[in-house]
Amino acid sequence: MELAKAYDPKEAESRHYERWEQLGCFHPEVNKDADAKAYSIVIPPPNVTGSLHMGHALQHTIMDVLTRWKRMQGFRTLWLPGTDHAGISVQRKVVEQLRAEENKSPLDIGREEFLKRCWAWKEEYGNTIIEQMRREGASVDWTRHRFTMDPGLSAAVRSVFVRLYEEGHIYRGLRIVNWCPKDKTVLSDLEVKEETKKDGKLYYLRYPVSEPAASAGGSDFIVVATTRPETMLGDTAVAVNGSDERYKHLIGKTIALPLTSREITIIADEYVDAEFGTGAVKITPAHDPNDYLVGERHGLEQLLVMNMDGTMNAAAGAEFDGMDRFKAREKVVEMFDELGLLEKVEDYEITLPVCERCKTVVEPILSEQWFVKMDELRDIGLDLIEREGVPRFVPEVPHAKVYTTWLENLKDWTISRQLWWGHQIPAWYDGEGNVYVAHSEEEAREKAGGRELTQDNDVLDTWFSSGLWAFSTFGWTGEAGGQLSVVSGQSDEKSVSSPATDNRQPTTDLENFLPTDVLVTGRDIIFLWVSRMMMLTKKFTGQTAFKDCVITGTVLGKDGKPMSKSRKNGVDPIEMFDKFGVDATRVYLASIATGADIRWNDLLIETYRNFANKIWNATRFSLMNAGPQAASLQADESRLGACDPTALADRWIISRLNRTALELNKALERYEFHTAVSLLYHFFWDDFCDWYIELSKSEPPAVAGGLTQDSENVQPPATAGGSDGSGVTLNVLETALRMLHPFMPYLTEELWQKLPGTSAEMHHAAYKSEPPAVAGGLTQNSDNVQPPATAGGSDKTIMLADFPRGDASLIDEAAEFEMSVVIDAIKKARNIRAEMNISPSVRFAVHLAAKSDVQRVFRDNEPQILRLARAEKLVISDVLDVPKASAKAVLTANATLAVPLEGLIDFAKERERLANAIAKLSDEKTRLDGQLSNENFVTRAPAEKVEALRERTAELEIQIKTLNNNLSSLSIDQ
RNA sequence: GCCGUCUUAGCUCAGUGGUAGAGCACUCGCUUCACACGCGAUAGGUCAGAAGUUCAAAUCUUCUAGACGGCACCA
Repeated sequence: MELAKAYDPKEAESRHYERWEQLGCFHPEVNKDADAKAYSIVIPPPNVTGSLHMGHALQHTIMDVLTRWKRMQGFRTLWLPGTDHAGISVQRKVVEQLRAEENKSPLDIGREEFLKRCWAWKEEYGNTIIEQMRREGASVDWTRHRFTMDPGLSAAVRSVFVRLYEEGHIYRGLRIVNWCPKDKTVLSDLEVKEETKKDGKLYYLRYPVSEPAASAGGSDFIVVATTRPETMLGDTAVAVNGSDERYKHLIGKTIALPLTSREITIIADEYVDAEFGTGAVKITPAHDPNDYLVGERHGLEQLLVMNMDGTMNAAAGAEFDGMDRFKAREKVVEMFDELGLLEKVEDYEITLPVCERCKTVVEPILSEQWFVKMDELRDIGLDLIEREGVPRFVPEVPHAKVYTTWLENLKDWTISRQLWWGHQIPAWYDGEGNVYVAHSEEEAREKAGGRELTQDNDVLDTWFSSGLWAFSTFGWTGEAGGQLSVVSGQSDEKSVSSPATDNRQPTTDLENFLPTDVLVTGRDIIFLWVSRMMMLTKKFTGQTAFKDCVITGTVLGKDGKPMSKSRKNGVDPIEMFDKFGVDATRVYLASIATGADIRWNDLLIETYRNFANKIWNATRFSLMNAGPQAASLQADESRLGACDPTALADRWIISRLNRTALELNKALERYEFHTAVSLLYHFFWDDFCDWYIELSKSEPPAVAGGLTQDSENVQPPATAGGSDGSGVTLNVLETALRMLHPFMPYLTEELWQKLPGTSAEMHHAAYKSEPPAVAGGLTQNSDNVQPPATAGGSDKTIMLADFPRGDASLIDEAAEFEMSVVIDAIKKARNIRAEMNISPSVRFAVHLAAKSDVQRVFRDNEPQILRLARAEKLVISDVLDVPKASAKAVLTANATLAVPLEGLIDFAKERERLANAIAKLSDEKTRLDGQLSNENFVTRAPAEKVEALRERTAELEIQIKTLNNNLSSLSIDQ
C-alpha cells in the first residue's frame, strides 16, 4: 500500500477519536482483568465561561500521556472530565447579556428567572473547552463527565456545609472583608490581587483638636495621613502611640471631625508606629482591617459610610450620600483645602487591592458573611504533607515549601458570595433571625419547629464545591445516614457523549478510584484548589485526594510575558493544531521541562511537525520494502542463525530499542516528559532512521517480514542475528509506534492500522479476554462501529496495545560497541569527503587498519560501510599501506582509516584538517595529563575514574602519533 | 519586609560533582530510488560575576548584579 508523501495531520485527526470512543476505549470498564490496578486522574475542571488556552493544552497533554501510558500498561484507567460553574464569571456574563438584550437587571426578572438564564447560558456555552478536548485527543471518560452543580455534587456541597457547621468550623459573622463594588460580592483573600499605582497620593489632613494644647508648643491640629480621604467620614477615633512624646498630652482629648458634626477621641494604641508618617492614624473601624481591630480593643463605634456599590451612604453626610467613592475622595480633599485643613499632598506609590477578575479596586468593608474556620482543616493539611508527604509535588522545589508555609499561616476562609448562580447556602432564618442549617428546607423547617423560613440569599464560593471534586465526582454525597450513597455512573447532567446504558461493576467509583493517582495543574490554584481538595477530601473520606501533584509551568507569549488578552500575546491552541497538527503540538508541550515556564516559539512546534513527518515517512519506507509476504507473517524459525551482515545492525537496533523503552518508562514514572520526548525523538530519528534504515538499504529487499508480538517484553523477532532486515524493521517500528502513542495518538494509530499483521490479538491481555462489550454494549451495535481505517472490520487499536517495557537482557553492549566502530568509520570517511571537497558522486577506496577483532567488524559490515561512506572498496588490514597522498583519520578502538586521493588531494587542506584534528586531541590530552599528574586526583578519585582517564590518555597518544606521522609525511612530500 | 526561582551556543531550552548538549538559525556540500517538514559535513559557549568547599564545580555553599514569582505590609 502506498502512503502519501507527507503526513497530513487533519486527515488522521478526523478519523480516530470517534472510533476510540465507540470502541469504549476511554472507559475503565474496557479493562477485563478483574485484578487490574486502578489508575485515575480527575481533571481540574475548566470554567464553563472559558475557552481552551495553552495552559489547558499543556495540562491536558500531560494527563493524556499518563492516562494512555497506564491504559496500555493494563491499568483500569480513568480520566474524569468535567466543568466548574464559575460563579462570578457566569453571573457577570448573564447580567451583561440581560442588559444588552433586554435592558434589564437581575432584580427586574427575579432570582428564579435569572437562574434559568444562567442554566441556558451554561448549556449553550458551557462545554466549549470540554468539546475542544476531543480535538486534543484527550482520552477522558465522557460518561463520567461532571459539573459542579450536578445534583449529586450539590448534595455533597450541602452535606459538607452542614457537617462543618455542626462541628463549629463554619460560622457567620461581621468582619472586614474584601468587597468588589462592581461584582457586588465579597471575595476571599486569594481572589484579591495587587496592583501597583505609581501616581498615588498621600493626603495629610489636619484634624482640629477640640481643646487646643497649650503646652509643648502643641498645635491646634493633629495631622493624619491617608490614601483614602473619603474614609475620614467614617472615622471614629485618631490613634497615636502611647509612648510618643509628641502626642502624649493629647491622649483622651477630642477632635471635632471636619465635614461632620461628630466628636472623636484621641486614643493610644500600640498598633501605631511613631516613626511612620505623622505618628497619628485616623481610625475607621468599618472600612479598614487594622482599624477594625483597634476599634474592637477600644470599643469604638463601627460607622459604615459606604454602600455596597461603592457609593457613599447617608451616614457620610447628606452632601455625600449616593456619591461615588472616588468622587467623594476629590470632594473631601477639596473641602479640606477650602477649610485650610489640607496640610499637604504627596506623590505616593501605592499598591491597591483589586478584584482578580474585573480589576476593580477592592473596598475593605464591614460585612456579615459566612466563614470557614481553618484551624482543624489546616492541621489536616499540614499533617498530610509533613507526615505522609502527600501531596508529593513535582517539581518539589519550590512548591512543597510554599504550600506548607501557606498552610501554616492560613486564615479563615470567606465562603459566602453575594451571587445567585451557585450553591445557595443551606441556611434558613426564621422571623426572629434564628438560623437553621440543614440539608434541605424540609429538614430546616423540622429543626425550626415548623416555623416559616427564608433561605440565606447568598451562594457559596465556587472553590467550596471544587474542593470536593476528588470525591464528589465519584458519587460521594454524604447523604443516606452516613452511608455512602453513590450516584449512578451516568452523569447527572446530560452527558456530553451519550451511551445508552451503563453496566457498571458493583463496586463503586469511590472505592475504585479514590485516592486518585496524580493531579496535574498550574501553580496559580495550589492554594485556591489543591490545598482545599487535599484537606476536605481527607476530612470527609479519610482518603488522600491524590498522591502526586504535578505543577506545570506557564506558557508565556513570544514577549516572555504570560499570555493575556490585554497584551494580545496569546497563542490559540486550536490555531496551532490547524497549522502543525495536534500531535506535533502535544509533543512540543510535553517536551517542556516539568514545571518550567517557556516562551512560546512556533519554530519548536515545527520541529515536532517534522518529527511526525519523519515517522510517517519511515513507516512509508518500511511498508514499501516489507515485500508482499510481510502481510502474512509468522516468525520464521528457519532464518535463525543465518549469518548475515545485517545481523549487527539488527542486534544493535534491538538493543537501542530496549534501552530506550526502559529509560522511557523510568522518565514517565518520574513525570519527566521532556526526557521521554527526547529519548523517543533521538531513538527514532537518529538510531532508527539515520542509521538502522540507512544500513538496511544496502541489503536486497527483504524476503519475508515477521511481526511477532510478545506482551511481556520488547522482544526481538526470531530473526535476531538472522537475515531478515524487514522483519526487524517492522517489529522495531511497530514497537516504536506503541512507545510514541501516548504523545502522538493520531499519527501512531493511523500508521499502526496500516502495518501488516497488527490485530486486536496484540492488545494488552487485560483488553483481550472477550469482545469489547463495554459501557452499554456499544460495540455490539454494529451500526455504531465505524469500520477501522484499514481492512477487515477489526476492532484493533494501538490504544489498547501493550506499552513496551523494555527488556534489559536484550541490551547488547557488544553490538552497541561494534556499531559505534562502524558508525565512526563511516563518519570519518564522510568527513574526509566533505573537508576535501570531494563530490558525492566520486567513489573512493577506504583503507582500514585495526586489530583482528575490529577487522572482523569491518569485514562483516563491508556492504554497509561501502554504501554509507560512498566508497568503491574497503581494504582491511593490520597496518595501513597507502600512498602518501592519502587523507587519514583515527577511529575509536585505535583503528585507522585512510582514503588515497591521488590527483584529488589538496595538500594544504589536508594538512590543515590534520592539524585541526591533532589540536583537538592534544587539548584533551593536555587536560587529562594535568589531572593524572595531580597526585591528589590519583589517590582520592575513584579508581575506575582514574583508570578510565589512563586508558583514554593512552588512546589519545596513539592517535596523535598516527596523525602526526601523516602530517609530517605530507609536509616532506610535495 | 519575608520566602523562593531563574541567568548555559545567535534564538528557544535540556543538563544537580568527573572530557559542555538538543532543536532552530548560520556556513559548506547534496535532484543518494521514505522524507527538502529531507540528507551529509562544519562552525559556534572562560555555563551572569566573585569568593569558597572538593582531587574534581554549569552542578554544592556564600556574596554581588539582573529578571521573575509567592506571601506579608502599605496611616
